[in-house]
Amino acid sequence: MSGLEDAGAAPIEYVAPGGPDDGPPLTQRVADRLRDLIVQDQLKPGERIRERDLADRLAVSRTPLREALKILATEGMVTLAPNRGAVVASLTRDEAFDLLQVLGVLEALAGELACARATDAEIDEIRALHYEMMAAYARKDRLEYFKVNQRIHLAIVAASRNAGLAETHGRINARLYRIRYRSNLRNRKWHTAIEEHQAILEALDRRDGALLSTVLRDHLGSTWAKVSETFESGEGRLPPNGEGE
Amino acid sequence: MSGLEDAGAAPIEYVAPGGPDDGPPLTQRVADRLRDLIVQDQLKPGERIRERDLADRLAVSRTPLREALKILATEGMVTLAPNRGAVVASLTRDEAFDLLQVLGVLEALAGELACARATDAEIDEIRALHYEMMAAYARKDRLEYFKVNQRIHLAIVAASRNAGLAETHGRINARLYRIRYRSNLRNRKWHTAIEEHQAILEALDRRDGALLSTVLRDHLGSTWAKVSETFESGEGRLPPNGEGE
DNA sequence: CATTGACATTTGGTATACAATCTTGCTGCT
DNA sequence: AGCAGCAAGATTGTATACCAAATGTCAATG
Repeated sequence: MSGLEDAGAAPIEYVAPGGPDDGPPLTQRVADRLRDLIVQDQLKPGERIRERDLADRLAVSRTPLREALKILATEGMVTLAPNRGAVVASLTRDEAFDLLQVLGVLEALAGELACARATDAEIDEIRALHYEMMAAYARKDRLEYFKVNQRIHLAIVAASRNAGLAETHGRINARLYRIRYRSNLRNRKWHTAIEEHQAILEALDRRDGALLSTVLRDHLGSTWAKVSETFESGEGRLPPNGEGE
Repeated sequence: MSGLEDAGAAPIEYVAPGGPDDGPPLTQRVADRLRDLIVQDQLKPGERIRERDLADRLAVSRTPLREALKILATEGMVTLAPNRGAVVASLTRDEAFDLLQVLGVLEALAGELACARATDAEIDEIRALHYEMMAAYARKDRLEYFKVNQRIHLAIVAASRNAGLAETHGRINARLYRIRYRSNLRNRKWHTAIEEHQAILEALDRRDGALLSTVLRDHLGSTWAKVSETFESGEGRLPPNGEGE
């Protein structure tokens, strides 16, 4: 869930400079790496992926790369066109809206459960994150704000203690990550998000599940308003060619 | 989304007896076939999958099979243990409960959207399915009942016109399919499900989104009651060995 | 009876081959 | 000049062979 801030830092580089064997299987590491590259916008929506190229750049053979691509395709991060390989997935305005709605009910459920099952320590930590976020807001540090914001929502989902929910939420969140990031950089209604987050913290504090549930869902609703602007302004629509911008 | 009724019909047989090239890529067909085998309980939870064996039985090489397994693992249908290959996923009682909760909110959203966006024709079709289901109930034909029941829920999700929602719902539904099927065969509170379905149809008929939403979510709640029984009776717990029963 | 260690299996990954298909660019025609 | 059609080259899909590392087995051993 790393940010986009270091986009362009390294060209692409290989997956694991390390030794011959370690940690998780190579396929998994390749998939993780690619997911990052996509989320960080180093692989741009619409961009075609040539297997041998990428395999070389990642310093792995075609086999694990192809397996990784199947995984990403299942996650919706890339699209597979038979005999024409993989393309980085791009979201239309409608698809983004649909996914945000789904994310909304998932977070609503997470909030409800979190109120019932979170430990006090977890709530304290979320409160801490909340203040960190306020600090970033005060400094107008949009990047930091965005990252802490993500961590808060993730923490709520984690506190729901529902692994299946967390997994599903994570999937959809990843698909939306990029456009939310971009929208975050330019949206003008920043303060409304702050107010909503205040409400989120309060509801959680009171362990008012029903309230937190609706607050979270509405929150994602206004997220849509912001993301939507981004689409209005012509971003995210993929040029016939495919190069992001 | 085929049923379990023909379990045991064919041993496993190959994927596509057909010609040299057709339709979708082999990997995809293999994944579909395996998903069916798992959902139909021909590959039982806990059962270990040996690549070469399965590849031979499906008459494909290891390559597409391995790719298919990555896909199924991403979908949660199998579990990948590094260096020990794939195992058909089995759900604990808690995992099933968690997933049912997620499915609940997804269907709730689907219901809400469906009330707003379904065409009259779609609602008519759902009503028709409802009566088909009643017919199966009258005949005490549990298999037919189950299948039509699934079709109804699927139709509601489809009527929501939210592709991302449909996809997510389908994934989770597939993971729960097997245990729901089993629970359906033996549950004793059949009539409550019927009453709930009556309510579902009414809410949809009135296009009362809020109502349909809560009815659907509660419906999945009582589904849990039934599925839960199955777990009580010792089913679904995987013996240390792994062979289902 | 627990440990150890050699041996067989199996998976993870690479390399290679080849057919089918897609792309691209050229040729020749109008 | 513009375009149809075709041929060469590139890319994907699938099959194989092979090897190293990890796991499982099982008998000999202390």
